[in-house]
Amino acid sequence: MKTPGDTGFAFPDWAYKPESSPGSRQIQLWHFILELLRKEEYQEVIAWQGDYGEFVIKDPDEVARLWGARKCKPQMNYDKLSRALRYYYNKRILHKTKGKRFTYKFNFNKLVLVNYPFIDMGSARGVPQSAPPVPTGGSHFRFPPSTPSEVLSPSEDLRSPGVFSSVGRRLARGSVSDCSDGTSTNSELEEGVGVEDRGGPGPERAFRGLLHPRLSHDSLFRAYGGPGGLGRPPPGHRVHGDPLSPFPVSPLPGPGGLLGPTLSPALSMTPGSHLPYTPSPSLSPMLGSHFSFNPEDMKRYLQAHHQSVYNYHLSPRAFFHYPNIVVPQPHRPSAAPDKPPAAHHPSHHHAPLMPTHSHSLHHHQGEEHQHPSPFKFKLQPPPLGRKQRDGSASSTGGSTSSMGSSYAASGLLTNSSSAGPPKIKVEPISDMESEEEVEVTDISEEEELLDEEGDVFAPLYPTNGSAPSTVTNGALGAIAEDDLDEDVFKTPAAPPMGPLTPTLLGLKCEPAPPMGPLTPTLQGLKSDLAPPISPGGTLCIPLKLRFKRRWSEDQKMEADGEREDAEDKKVRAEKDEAEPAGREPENGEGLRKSPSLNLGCPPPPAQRRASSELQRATAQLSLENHGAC
DNA sequence: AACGGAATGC
DNA sequence: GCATTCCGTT
Repeated sequence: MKTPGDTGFAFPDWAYKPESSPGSRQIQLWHFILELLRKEEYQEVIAWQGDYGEFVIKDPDEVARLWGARKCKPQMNYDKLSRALRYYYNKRILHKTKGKRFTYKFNFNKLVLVNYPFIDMGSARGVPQSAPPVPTGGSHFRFPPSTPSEVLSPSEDLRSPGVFSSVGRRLARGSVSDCSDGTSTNSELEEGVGVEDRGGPGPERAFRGLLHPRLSHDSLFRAYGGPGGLGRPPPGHRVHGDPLSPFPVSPLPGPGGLLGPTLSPALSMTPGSHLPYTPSPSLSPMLGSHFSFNPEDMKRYLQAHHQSVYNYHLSPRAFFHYPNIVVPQPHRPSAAPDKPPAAHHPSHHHAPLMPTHSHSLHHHQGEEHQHPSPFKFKLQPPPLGRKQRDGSASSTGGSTSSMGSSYAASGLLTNSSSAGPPKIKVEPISDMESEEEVEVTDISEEEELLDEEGDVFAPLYPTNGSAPSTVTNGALGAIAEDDLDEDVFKTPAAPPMGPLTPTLLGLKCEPAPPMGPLTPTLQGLKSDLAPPISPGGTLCIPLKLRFKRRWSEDQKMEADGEREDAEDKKVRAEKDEAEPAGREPENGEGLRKSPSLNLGCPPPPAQRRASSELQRATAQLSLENHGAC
């Protein structure tokens, strides 16, 4: 809904709203928080701490004051500010770190996102070179947001002179300021260098290797000026790794990189699990101060390149569909030496990516594939709409509708009631732990599965055949996760998918069950799900079953791995309730798939180009933010 | 401290 | 749509 239909797909609102949303030109609180976090000068006030994405407000009053200044709301106080932060819970932008005062955590997964193809975990690149700084085990965030530069546009980088540097810097700097300050964007320059020191290079690198989003973060982040890095890269010197991006190396081998599309980082991976290193907050993806997503640009971009669409599928959820995508063993290969995984978090969750150990819980899936997925991607359930309450009637129109149409398309889901769009959003979820509990454990039964997941999927995949096309680009898609309900993914115009782009193919993204001609690759992927697929692409097994299996698998994994977002679960639960069966099972969260690097399709030049453009646009947008009070 | 409903403003 | 403000509850 929100997004214009032209392209067909939409991202969650917040995903793109950078600092300002169309309607409101003002900076959003989460952006502001990120700004503060990236500035050294505010370390005493607010700082990254703990898990990836976790930050603590050391001086609530000061933060409130700063925020008030920025918004020209002198009466602002922590109580009010915190209320605003709480609203993010449902949006899944943030969640509270329980037990720690003034500590919140960004859901970068969702935010960022997106599509990272995967990253070869196995390969060298993926390997983290440096240990992750993350001290605390991360609990949930798995994904480092990355930004592969290459992806975007190898050729033209943002970095290129004008764009990046100037933009990045600007962005970086001015933001925090208060009204007076804020307006002036330029103030300190420090950013380039110092700004993100905290994080240190370590994490970034690590990440980079992992993901390679097409548009994703990269674009986003870059725009913002990466962590200190933005400025740095001289135009000429671009390494693949791209300084800006958090990822040290790009996964892609060349420009094209491995995967064209990407997965979404959003998936939640448990930090421990997939990443050898966790991203440190400091480095965090968000380094750039602002994230901005320009919807318009995105759209264009996407439109231009269908691929993007495909990417969408790549998103975690998408993976679901493409079971085949396997990541080459993600075991953290290198990780071992440096960092003992244990370090991360012994705690429950690190879901072991390793296939090897996965419990044998799932028998079902056996056939599906051998590797359970190294990565887990947790699909997130659509965020609940806040309005459950009133919504009863209203149903939060947006969400529902969108889902129905878009998601349904994929066919996967929708068997049952494609017609009626289910409404997903039930309520907000908060991050609770309950999540896990809530989760259904037994997936075994079909129905159950269906119910729960159904919602999720539905949203994800459009029922209509065009599904594949619909997707959005991964990056966003990831983001979208949360909001699926809302409109995250709109159905796109669905480009007729006819020919998949190489990228896609490579990626194996293709989801739609009903697809016509799949490429071998795709088929292969599918096979994952469906055991009995005929070469022709025909699936012998009913979707449902397949899903179930998958679901089961996921669940297991999750169980192990853990709860990522409690919220998600909650959401699901809610959904269930809200929507009874009709949907297909899916797991929003549960699924985690591992993407594999196999894809080898180089992205089409055009695409890249587009991305670069996008990035630029994004950057510009971000610049716009600061207005005076 | 944290949560979240409700009303309200922009 | 995104807070801001108020406020009762946990």
